[in-house]
Amino acid sequence: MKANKALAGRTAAVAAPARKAAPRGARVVPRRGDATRLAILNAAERCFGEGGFDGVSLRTITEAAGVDLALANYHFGSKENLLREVIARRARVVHDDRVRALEMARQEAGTRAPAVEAIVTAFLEPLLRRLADGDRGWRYYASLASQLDVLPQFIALTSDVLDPTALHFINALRAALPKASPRSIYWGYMFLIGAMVQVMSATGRIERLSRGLCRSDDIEGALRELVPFVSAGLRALGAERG
Amino acid sequence: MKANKALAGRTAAVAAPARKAAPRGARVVPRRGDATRLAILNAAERCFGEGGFDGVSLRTITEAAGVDLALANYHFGSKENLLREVIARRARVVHDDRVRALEMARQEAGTRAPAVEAIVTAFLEPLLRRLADGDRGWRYYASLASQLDVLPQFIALTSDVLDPTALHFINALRAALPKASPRSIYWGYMFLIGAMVQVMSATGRIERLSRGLCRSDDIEGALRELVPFVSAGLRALGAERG
DNA sequence: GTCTATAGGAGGATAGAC
DNA sequence: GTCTATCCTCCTATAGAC
Repeated sequence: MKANKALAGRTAAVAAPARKAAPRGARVVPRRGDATRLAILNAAERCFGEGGFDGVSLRTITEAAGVDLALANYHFGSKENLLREVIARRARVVHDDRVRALEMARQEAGTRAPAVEAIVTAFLEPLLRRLADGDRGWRYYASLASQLDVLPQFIALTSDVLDPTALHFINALRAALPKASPRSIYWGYMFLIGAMVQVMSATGRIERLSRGLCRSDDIEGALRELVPFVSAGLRALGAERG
Repeated sequence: MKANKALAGRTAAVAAPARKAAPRGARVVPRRGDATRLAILNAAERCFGEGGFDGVSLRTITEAAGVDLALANYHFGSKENLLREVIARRARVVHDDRVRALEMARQEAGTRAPAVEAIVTAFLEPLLRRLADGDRGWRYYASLASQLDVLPQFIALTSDVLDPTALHFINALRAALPKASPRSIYWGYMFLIGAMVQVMSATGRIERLSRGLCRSDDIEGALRELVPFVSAGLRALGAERG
């Protein structure tokens, strides 16, 4: 990103318009060029995740995808918009899973609000389990999302996609922690994100600190610590005042 | 950062050697060029913090510093080494303060190990209070440090400076939480960092989510939530097993 | 949709005069 | 120590042939 000119709120023009929703009853038939589009998307995800948005060039990405440089701009319009689509593709999936998981927790809780642990688990598992089980793309996406989370210029770019999930879970936490002030809940949600990001970024720092005892890629192990940590932290916010 | 070539573990060659320690009894007298050096350091801190390492050019930095482009390489040898010195300058101060604060907590605790809250406070306050009170440089530094924390390539660059503090506090936590497994403590430390980074990065996300109820720059308010959150989280790690 | 070719500029780093 | 001038690489984006 050269300065921050390119990152205003407006949507970048896209040379190749996104696929329209299929007409009712019609089969979605792959067009010529879809494979290229997908290859660029996957390569971008990986390169951005490993090198950061500004640290990676479209040349590097298209080479990794095995396609011509010009095709990146043809299919995505701009580097910034490519980033946007990389994020949106995965974020949609995670959002839907999280909302579904929370819905299930609500049904299990019956008339009461679901417990904090259930809410926290519904938030964390959909992404973190995919990190453990899924294709490597999820790991690159998680690393990329971690980077965007702490860069001021990119918040506007990701918030359209991430804020609805956030507000959904903040509401659930509010119901589960009636004694906590709204202020506390908002901060608590941020801390939840922060702790999760440490697992998502998988920088290898914990290997270094623990001399190999803990491993960045041991998502199950991290999750076993993360859920109790965050749940107890949130409960403490509801306990101190009120 | 073009790919990751430049970021191997070796120390970059420096055209202008760092100031030697003053001989015993000698006064440190400012040389010509020290003002330039400092101006570059301050401008780099600000630019890196706002735009990220790869998002900002040496031209932007030297223009912000009001000095000639060539002086950046003269004084710091390379862009990467400039980053290194930006980080080291502040990290030294924070490390010393944290160790001192922990030492004080130990004295207050007498023969027992200091409580978790005291350890957490000794870790968080030295940096976060400076964010609230100090010159703006601390805010830029905090934002920069947040970015480096989640970028795999930069871990090697910062770990020399940050790992000693980490291990120091991990030991203290281990003494305060004898029932927690070492594994849990390492992860707990990561979560502590993650929650803190959310405050340090100050992206404005919490303003957006809370519609202005919480503010990124309200460090005191954040600290009031952060210490109980993290302390309760850490205690939970020590409680569940054993 | 895909390619070649290139515009048009910004990037880090340095040689050499002062 | 500071400045001018420049090297050479790399960048994003696009025009136009196929």
